[in-house]
Amino acid sequence: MPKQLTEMLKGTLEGVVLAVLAGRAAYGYEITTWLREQGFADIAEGTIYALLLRIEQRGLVDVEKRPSEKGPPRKVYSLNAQGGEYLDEFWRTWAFLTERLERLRSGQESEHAQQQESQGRQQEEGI
Amino acid sequence: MPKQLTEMLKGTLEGVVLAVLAGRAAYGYEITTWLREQGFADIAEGTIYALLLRIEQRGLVDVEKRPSEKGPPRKVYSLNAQGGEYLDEFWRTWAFLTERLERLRSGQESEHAQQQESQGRQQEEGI
DNA sequence: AGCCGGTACCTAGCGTTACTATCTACCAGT
DNA sequence: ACTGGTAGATAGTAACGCTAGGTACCGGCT
Repeated sequence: MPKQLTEMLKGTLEGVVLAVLAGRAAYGYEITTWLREQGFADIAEGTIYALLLRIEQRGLVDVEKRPSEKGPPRKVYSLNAQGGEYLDEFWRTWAFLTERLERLRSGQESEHAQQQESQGRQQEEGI
Repeated sequence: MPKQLTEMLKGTLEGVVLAVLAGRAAYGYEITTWLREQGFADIAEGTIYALLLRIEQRGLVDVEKRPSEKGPPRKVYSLNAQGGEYLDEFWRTWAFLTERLERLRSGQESEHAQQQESQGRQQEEGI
């Protein structure tokens, strides 16, 4: 995994997991394998477990322990109300970032119109 | 600034600065104020200077010292070939992440079609 | 002269995050 | 008895952005 992705995942991986849990309740091992299927080839298992403990201690998820047919009991996480709000906030922040980045990327190919100073530019709200 | 953005910036801020430098040579103070105008309301000055030192030591940028009319001399950074490659890699990684996130977000509103296991799903290359 | 604000750069210490590596535990098949 | 898959946890490390300062140069004001 390129180091760039590792750094980019900081902050977003949490949102990813919360988004998964918004869709359906799940346990750590399940989430890890699902992420691998989604192309996040080698996200460390330990990372997910640590993340789940974090969001549990912050009260963003509810936990239920369920026995497994083939292994130790599972800790099934589900998003609660507070986690839902936090996830909404995450998506807003993510949208903010992607807008800025998209503008940067598209503004890079066509190089012009930037010597006329910073006037007349629509100034969106900052965060 | 929400803490979420702080974490998300890890990894991406570097790409942002490199992208700016790909457009035109610039110095730290200039980049900081420009970022503020772009909506990154309160990115710490120190963060930018530390970041510039980092990418300088990695050989991604060339540096030229130029006197300023109203202050200490400026350190003007410009992207070099190696930095260009690194920036390309950054955009690829960014595209990878945004694709996965976009899929997650849009898949959340319409909740269905995910109980039919992970077969027949086009498996894109992971990173 | 003294002071302040703007310009311009730098640094030490801190908190948060993901990764590495390793450990425990349960069960099925060989 | 051993291996492999399932399931969870943790100590230590590296990287990054932030906080909170500091230095230095210059012009205008009192």
